[in-house]
Amino acid sequence: MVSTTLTPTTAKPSSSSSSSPLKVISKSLSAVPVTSSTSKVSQFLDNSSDEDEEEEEDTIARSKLRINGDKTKKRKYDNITNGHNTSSPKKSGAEGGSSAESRRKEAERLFQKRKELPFYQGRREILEEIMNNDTTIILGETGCGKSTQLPQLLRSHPISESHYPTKKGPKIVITQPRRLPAIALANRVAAEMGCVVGEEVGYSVRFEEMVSRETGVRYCTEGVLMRELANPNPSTSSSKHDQQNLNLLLKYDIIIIDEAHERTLNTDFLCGALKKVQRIRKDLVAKQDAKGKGGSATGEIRLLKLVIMSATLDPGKFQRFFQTGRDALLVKGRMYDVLTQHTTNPVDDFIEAAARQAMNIHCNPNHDGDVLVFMPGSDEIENCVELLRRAGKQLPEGHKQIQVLPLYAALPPTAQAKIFSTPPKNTRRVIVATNIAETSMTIPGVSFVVDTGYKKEKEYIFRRSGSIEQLKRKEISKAAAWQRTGRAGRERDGHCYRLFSKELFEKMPEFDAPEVQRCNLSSAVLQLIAMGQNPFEFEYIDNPGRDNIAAAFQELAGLGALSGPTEITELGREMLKYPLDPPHARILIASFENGCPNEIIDILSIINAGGTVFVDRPNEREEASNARAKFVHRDGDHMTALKVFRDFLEIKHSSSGPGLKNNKGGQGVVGWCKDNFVNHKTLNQAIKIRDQLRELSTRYGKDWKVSTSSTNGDDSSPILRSLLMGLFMNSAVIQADGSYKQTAGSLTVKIHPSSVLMSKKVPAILYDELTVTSSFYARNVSSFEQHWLTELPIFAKSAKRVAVPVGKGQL
DNA sequence: GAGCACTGC
Repeated sequence: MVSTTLTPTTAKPSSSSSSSPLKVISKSLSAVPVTSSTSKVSQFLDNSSDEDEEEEEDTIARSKLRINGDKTKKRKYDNITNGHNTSSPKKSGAEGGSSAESRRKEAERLFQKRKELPFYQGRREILEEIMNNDTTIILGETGCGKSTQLPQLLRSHPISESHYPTKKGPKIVITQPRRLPAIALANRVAAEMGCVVGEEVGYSVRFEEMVSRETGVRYCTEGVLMRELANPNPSTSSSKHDQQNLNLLLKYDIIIIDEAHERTLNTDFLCGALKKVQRIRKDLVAKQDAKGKGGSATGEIRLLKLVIMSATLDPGKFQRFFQTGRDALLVKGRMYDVLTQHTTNPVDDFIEAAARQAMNIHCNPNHDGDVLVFMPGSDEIENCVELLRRAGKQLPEGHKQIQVLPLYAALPPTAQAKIFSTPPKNTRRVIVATNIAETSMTIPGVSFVVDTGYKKEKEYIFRRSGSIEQLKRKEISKAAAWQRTGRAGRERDGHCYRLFSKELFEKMPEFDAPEVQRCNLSSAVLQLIAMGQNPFEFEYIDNPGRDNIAAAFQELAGLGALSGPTEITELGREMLKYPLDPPHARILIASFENGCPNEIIDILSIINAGGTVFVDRPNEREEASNARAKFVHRDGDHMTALKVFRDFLEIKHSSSGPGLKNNKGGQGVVGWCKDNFVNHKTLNQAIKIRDQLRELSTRYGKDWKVSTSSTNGDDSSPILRSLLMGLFMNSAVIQADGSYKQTAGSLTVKIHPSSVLMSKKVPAILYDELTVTSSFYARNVSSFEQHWLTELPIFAKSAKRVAVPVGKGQL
């Protein structure tokens, strides 16, 4: 085998050459004296005795990916962003030394580590900056401890206490893009503070909440806070602003947006909405103070402080948006050096090149540590794994062996869990992963990264006749390349091999386009309108573009959620009550009227579970199709999925006795799923969603138990009619030649071969999504009766179409 | 008769 030629590079993250002003705080680790243990929990919370370790200014100088690593000492830190290493929240308080005394001792032990964190060392300057300003932008490098330390310091450091004199201290919310880190961080911080999760420190994520009246620090997902803004809990919504209809979140004093650089849909909408909330609260406090003749902020409404925490990228964007007029604070992290190399020439077969590079690393006797290979998708991963396993078998006896592991989201949990098990002796692991390993999962033991430079991304083509989706292989951005590179330097010095040339790297975009510019905005736009905000005039960090907003408007208007550019209908408000996309929420509401919420909730739960109902196993296609045959419903994929789900639930119930939780019962379901090629993971997730939808229905006075089977026997038409109420844009009717033509557009669409309706001729179809590959394929398809279309409000009174508003200026 | 990145309420 000819090895790929790689040349070392001195390239560095773009931020180091950025012209944005940065204030660097926290000095090098090696210079920090580690003081002896304190004996009381209360002393953990710091006092002014830190004059002798005053922070000093520093500059960034990175010749490689060098982020203030201490090269001489090997330090391993608890992985707090990985849910796999964290015990379940229920357990953490209930077992394993739950006494106050043991918690105190644990907190004491953890304090020794906390003190070494760069963020902790820079605490005085950070806190003063936050206290003196409305909004603070903090750039925290990986491993600096920002997410764990800031909330604690804000709660109890004297600098903060002097600004929040009430004995309870400021109430803090800190958002995370993902669930697991939110939960893991709450657990970690509770342990550091010596308390039980749900008391002083808690979390709220979908399906799980651990908070109480005492909770002063609440970790939550961005989506939870977004929902709170748009759809405040009626019992606590006294804080709603009269004119704006905006929940002012008065119970919180400080809101921290963490991982803001990820620029999820919710990051952007939260930043915009919170900026506005902050301004309104400031005005109200001013009025309040005027009335109270200059009395201090002891009134009902208090100021809101915002802290935006991000990786060290492009601070200028946030600075401009929040108009802070000040430097962003840069807190150095704790990363090891990663030597980065590019290929001299473009690679023609990146799968083979990656496998070869991994074997080269493996065969170098000086190379220690596991290898992480980034691939665009599961197909490429399986091919690469195959190549590597074959190569592994040819290693001479006595040579260090390799263990090759694929990693992507669609993999069953047991296969994913292998990443966290220790490999056999004298074996190097080679993990071949999608960008799930870029942010969502941290793999221990990695010191080599092989980066193909590709990812897959869903692209939407917005059309008045419904959107079309396309999953495309794309080049990554420079920021993503650095993120991947960093994965080699979490535990020791590492090495990153990029399978693309330096020239190509230079041509890559600096950052990924933020989600607002490439995702369907209908859900977020509806939430904005519910908050009384005009989406065309909303302050965006990056503008989503007129067309994207207009497409969302059109979808919402079609669903009957809007009566004007900033006016939400009763129906629209109803739709916001459920954690569903607008079309799905519309389907649920229709089901209450059509007498089939029981079935529709199950169907929507499956659709939203984020996986396929059936699984494929290589070389078992015939068995799979035979197994599936017994679930097939003539009306299509939705009814078929419902049948699978109902059978699954029955097996699950019968194999675990009432009130008994034995493992044998669980295996019964697992065995059934395996025999029937059914996706266990998807259906278990569907159960959670179903339970939440049922609970919400009940809360809003709807009877979810109503079912068509109880009234109409086997008639599925109420169910299909309900589906059509949300998916009428996604419908097509059969033509003379047997092809299907869109009702809202002019495309000819085919039924995807994975559908049970493939090769069946039905008069009309509706579908969940339209994807374009070799043709336009409708996926997840059901049949319906064509004349139902004429009964739809949108077609019945088409003369009275809701006009899509014309934005003023701005866009 | 095709081919599926990743999150979240």
